[in-house]
Amino acid sequence: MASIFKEIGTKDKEKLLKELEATRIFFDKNTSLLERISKSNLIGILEFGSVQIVRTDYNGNVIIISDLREGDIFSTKFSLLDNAEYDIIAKEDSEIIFIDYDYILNINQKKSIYYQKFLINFTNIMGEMIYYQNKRINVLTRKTTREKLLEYFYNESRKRYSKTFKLDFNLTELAEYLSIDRAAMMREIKHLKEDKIIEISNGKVTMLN
Amino acid sequence: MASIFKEIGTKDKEKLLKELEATRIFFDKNTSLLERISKSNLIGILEFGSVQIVRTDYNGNVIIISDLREGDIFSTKFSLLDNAEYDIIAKEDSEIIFIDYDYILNINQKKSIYYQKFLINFTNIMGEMIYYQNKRINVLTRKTTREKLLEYFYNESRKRYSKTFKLDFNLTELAEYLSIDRAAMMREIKHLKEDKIIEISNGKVTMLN
DNA sequence: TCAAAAAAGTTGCAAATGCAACACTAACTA
DNA sequence: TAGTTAGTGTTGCATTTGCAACTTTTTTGA
Repeated sequence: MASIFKEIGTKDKEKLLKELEATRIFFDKNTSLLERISKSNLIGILEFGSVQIVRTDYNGNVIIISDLREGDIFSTKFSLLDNAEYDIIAKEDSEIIFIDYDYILNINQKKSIYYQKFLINFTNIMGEMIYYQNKRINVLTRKTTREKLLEYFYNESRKRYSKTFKLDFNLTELAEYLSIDRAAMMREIKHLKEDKIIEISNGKVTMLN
Repeated sequence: MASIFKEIGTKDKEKLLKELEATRIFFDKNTSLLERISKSNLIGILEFGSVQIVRTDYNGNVIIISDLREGDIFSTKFSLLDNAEYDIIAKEDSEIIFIDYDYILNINQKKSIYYQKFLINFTNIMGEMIYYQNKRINVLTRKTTREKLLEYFYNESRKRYSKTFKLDFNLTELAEYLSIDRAAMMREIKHLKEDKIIEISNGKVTMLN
């Protein structure tokens, strides 16, 4: 698991953030980030809390595009925020560090060791983002509700090295994340239970067999 | 449009590639790359030709995961190639430069200006990859065949600054890219024509109104 | 602590989708 | 250039899905 401040001490981290002219902003639970930040070219680093990039289309359908937790990063430039359907919502009280993307790559002036580490970490995290987006695409391109659910569950199970795991989402959000109708998803979950492929209750899933 | 060799001259490019111990491999049209490369941690840069990362599931369904053209890059590590359903296919005669990812980020030894430019270009391209994956997710999370088609067509139209454009795919591939049944897609395209929303023939699409 | 809101769970039904099986046309290649 | 393969276009039908409209349960916060 890559971290953007990996191998950078607390003091160096603060020095670095000053050099990069980073700003920290606190967001209350259930508020939109978009009213308070520029959409142009920022990198956001989630210090604590959780944040979702969501799309609400013309008929009120909500889709979770990204689900971000402590340590995750996102880019305003690459997240389609110019699309009016998109919004970023703090799901909990959250603090986010914002850095201008152009500052990050302005290598010439900054030669400190911690800056070089930061740059390596940053690139590694971008690689990880690409990896998780590929995982997401791998789920979304499954044709049926059942296949989407199973692919998602298998991924979670593998990620946590356990047949039993707690879902990151409630079931309403899970449907929004998998881009399927909630009622249809509930129906399919019932079938998966009946077929003894999974157990699920109180947000805890167990893969059987 | 970011390019990984942007602002790096031909001679510097060759010097750089030697420093990074890059290898060039030529692939014949319609052959798999996987038999001839390591899946572990390579970056591939498409010098010429075109390549697709495809997934074929247990019932023979083919999905195009990525469609790569000249100048595009991909990573073996982040492309789920450990998943047996995945393959990389050269769609045309192609030449690909492979660089070990770990060499790219090994900043300390390399201080040349063209190396620094390369690193900036590399990071910018990764950002662009995240952007295009978000676009793809934005299409795949549309619920209906019609919405997927229209979202895809609008994106293409905007990308080319024109209401009329040539498709990157043939129609069979388009269905594989959008992860929908080809017959259902043909039916919906017919409806879109009847409703005078698009015109389409010989791989050329025109957005009406 | 209790009223309101959010989430879970269910069902009927219409519409959309996938599948299979075609015919036809265009594009390759021996 | 003839034969084969790949791509386009179409249809009927069974299945899946989304939608709307509910009830019940759980969570939240005034």
